[in-house]
Amino acid sequence: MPTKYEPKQAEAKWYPFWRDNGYFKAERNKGKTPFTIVIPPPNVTGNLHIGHALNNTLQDIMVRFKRMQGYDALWLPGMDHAGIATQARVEGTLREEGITRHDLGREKFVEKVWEWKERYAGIIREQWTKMGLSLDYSRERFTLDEGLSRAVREVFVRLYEKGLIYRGKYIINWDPVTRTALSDIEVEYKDVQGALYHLRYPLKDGTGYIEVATTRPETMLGDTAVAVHPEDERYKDLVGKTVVLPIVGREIPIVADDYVDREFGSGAVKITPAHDPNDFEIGQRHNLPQILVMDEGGKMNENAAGYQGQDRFECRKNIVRDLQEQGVLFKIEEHMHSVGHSERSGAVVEPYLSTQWFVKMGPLAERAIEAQKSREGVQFVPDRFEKIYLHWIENVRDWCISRQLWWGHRIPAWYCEDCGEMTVSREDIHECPKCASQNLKQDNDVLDTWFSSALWPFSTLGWPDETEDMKHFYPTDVLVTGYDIIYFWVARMIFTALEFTDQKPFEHVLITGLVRDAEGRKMSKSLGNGVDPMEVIEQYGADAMRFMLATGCTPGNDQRFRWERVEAARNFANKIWNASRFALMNMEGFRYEDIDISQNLGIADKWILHRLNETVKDTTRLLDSFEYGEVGRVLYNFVWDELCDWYIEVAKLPLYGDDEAAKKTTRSVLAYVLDQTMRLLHPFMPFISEEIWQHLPHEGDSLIVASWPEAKPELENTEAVKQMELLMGVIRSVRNIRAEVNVPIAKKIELRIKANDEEMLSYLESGKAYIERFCNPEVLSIGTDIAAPEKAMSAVVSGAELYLPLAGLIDIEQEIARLEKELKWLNSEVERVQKKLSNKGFVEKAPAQVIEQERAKEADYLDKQAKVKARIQELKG
RNA sequence: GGACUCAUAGCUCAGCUGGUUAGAGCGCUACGUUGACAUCGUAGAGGUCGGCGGUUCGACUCCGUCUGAGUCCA
Repeated sequence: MPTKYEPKQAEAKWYPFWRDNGYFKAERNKGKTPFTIVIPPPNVTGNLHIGHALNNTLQDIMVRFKRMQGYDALWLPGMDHAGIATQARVEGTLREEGITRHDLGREKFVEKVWEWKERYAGIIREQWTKMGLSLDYSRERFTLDEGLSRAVREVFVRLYEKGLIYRGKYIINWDPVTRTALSDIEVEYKDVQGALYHLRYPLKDGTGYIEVATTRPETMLGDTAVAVHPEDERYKDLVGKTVVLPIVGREIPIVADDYVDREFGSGAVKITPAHDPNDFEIGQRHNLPQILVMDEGGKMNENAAGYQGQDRFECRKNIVRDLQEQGVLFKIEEHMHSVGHSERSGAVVEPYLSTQWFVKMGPLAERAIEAQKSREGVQFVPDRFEKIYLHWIENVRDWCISRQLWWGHRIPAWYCEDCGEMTVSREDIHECPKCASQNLKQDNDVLDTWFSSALWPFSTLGWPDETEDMKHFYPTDVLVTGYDIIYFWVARMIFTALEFTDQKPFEHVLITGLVRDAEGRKMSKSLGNGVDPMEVIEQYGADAMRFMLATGCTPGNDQRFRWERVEAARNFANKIWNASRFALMNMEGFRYEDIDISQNLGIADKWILHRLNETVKDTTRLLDSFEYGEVGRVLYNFVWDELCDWYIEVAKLPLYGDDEAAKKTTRSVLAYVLDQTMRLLHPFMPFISEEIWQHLPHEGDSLIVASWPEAKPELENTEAVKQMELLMGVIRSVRNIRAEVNVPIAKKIELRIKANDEEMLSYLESGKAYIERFCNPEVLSIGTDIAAPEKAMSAVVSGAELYLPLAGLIDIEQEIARLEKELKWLNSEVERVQKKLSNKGFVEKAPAQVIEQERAKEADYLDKQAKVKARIQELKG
């Protein structure tokens, strides 16, 4: 074995081994409890980023853990067609060739996108491989594949038939750059420094003006009314009168509506029903005409008087100038306001009157709320995200699901060119059911990508068919995703699942934070601060990256990516490697059948087995409660601080000695502990653990399907812990003193240890070999009646006192100072504990166990205090 | 405006349902190539857990409030 762990070799070897032996494939074994996760399908737009790496690592940890525990574990992979994003990318490549999608036509263009999809799907699978994900590729799905498309149609038609999908002319969020409608949550609001323009609209009867204010003056071209509050005394007499719209010359009414805020601006507002959601509603109430003044690209249209053809922002400048010249615009104020931007293109979103398809959310939301509140709800981890979800679903508005794109699920609605009938159908139709005309045209729009993602947990398992997979694996157990898509995805999966499967789609939702850059900034293409997970794996190995990501955060919180942390994880892997290497070098010819940890155990053997047992308990408990950061710490400390720093060091004694029985015991313990430790590490670090496990004496073909360790009561041994702690205390004290007076370990010293009592004495006696090994004494005397030498360094540990008569090396004054510092600390501890114990409230109310602990501490501190005090006296005397 | 998160060692962060001598990694100091590992070992320095108030026998942990940083929603 090489002295360093080589990730690349292990990774190249084990992934194909696992995959090709079918270990990733769920059995659909009715005798086993299923454990199901469906992967959040990455977009086929490009490479996976470090956020995917985090998200996927956590899922792989769960699945590997459950698989080892004997569950029928399924982790179902798949990808998302990502409508706008993918179409935009492909259009981008076309642009480089100087053509547009319109040059190609719909069919050809969609073919191009499929080619793109195939290419990126391959890249993504390669990246999953590199990360070591145990995905069941036999069940891989794509949101646009045949089965899922069928599910989408089924859902669409059923909702339509239930009256929960409708088509209508409403104000929606329009992205003039990608020329499509957006849903509410695809709009990002940003505070922008703009202006409030104050206008005076003249009354038709020539008796004066009415003042209105707007942040978008170009929309005045589409004004069809001015509204005031019905109880506003200032305008009481004006309601019902007519104003003449400047520039356009249109005569428009002054109407009264409750919506108007009397406090804002002049208390009168211009109404543009085709370009503002609130104005739209007022317009409906007052039967106002809806006049669109822009086209789909954000340019002014034929209704825009002389501004036709101008871009909306250019028009704004010109119209401001013109209105100023006419004296209509009399004041411009600076004004901070929130402006919607397209989440995809970044364009300023235009509220735009348009015919679109919508999902009526009321009944669906109601059911979701009811389910969540009835304790049958989805468990959010951490639970604070439940509130965020509930707040959204309680205030949700109808969902605009049509998109003016070509890449996606085309809306299954056909219009008869002859009789005008619209037909919604599961199957493609070629004849109008009303007039039998063959002159049909399918709706041009496609569905919002999230419409298909919303069905992901069950559509991937075969729904709407009652497949065996659906019966066995649904509902799923855990969904892992970021807080940024709770509304987009999590919420929508929940209400669609309830509607169509009568069950929640998953038991738990584990919410992760974002992986930010080292400075805490969001990773983004424009900043160029993204970290490529493949780069991390290339440099440090997949296991190091996985360990770092999984243990670097608490659920729901962001984490910063720091290379030092990857390096630390890599060093940990190397530590594991070398500990195993040591064991294996001393295990020549030792077989699995030779392992016997039932007899002849020494203190350290019992101790490490006890500690392993505790680690098994902790790891299992923490994995079950999604506390991966804590698991990481538990395993790191066990391996590094206990197994490597102590057990292996101690094990060298028998291994390099010639007591064959002791040697066999030590080998057994090492083999056993390492075997179990590799199992515990496997979900986090699958490659190195498998590599080592295969070298170790083992039973079975692969660690990936080895059984998960279980705590064994017979390995508990608190006595051994006490003994080991005494010995470690002694050894640490001696090392400390050696460092203090600069006596290297190689130099022999005299060591006298005075045990408090017979019990401590027996502990020390049975650990004498350890003390000799680590303290390198020339003379070692242990007893209950050891006399303190006159000139010596000393230390107290719980249960014993030690002296190092280091002739000639001791500066008495310095030693007194050192002990006095120690005494000072002990005094304060004694004071603290005694204060607590003399507090009546504490003794009366605290649990007995806590009081017991405090009493034990008091005794220990008092003992040490007395000894240190006495020692100082001796030295002074 | 509403909701939430964060504030703990020089830096980045843990600390689960209140009882620990408040931890880790990196960095820092001194020493060290003893037959797993310098991607290492040994020892050490470094924190009044953001401020104030409250609940409690007991608060880093619970509640209120203020300050600062950030996120989501309107």
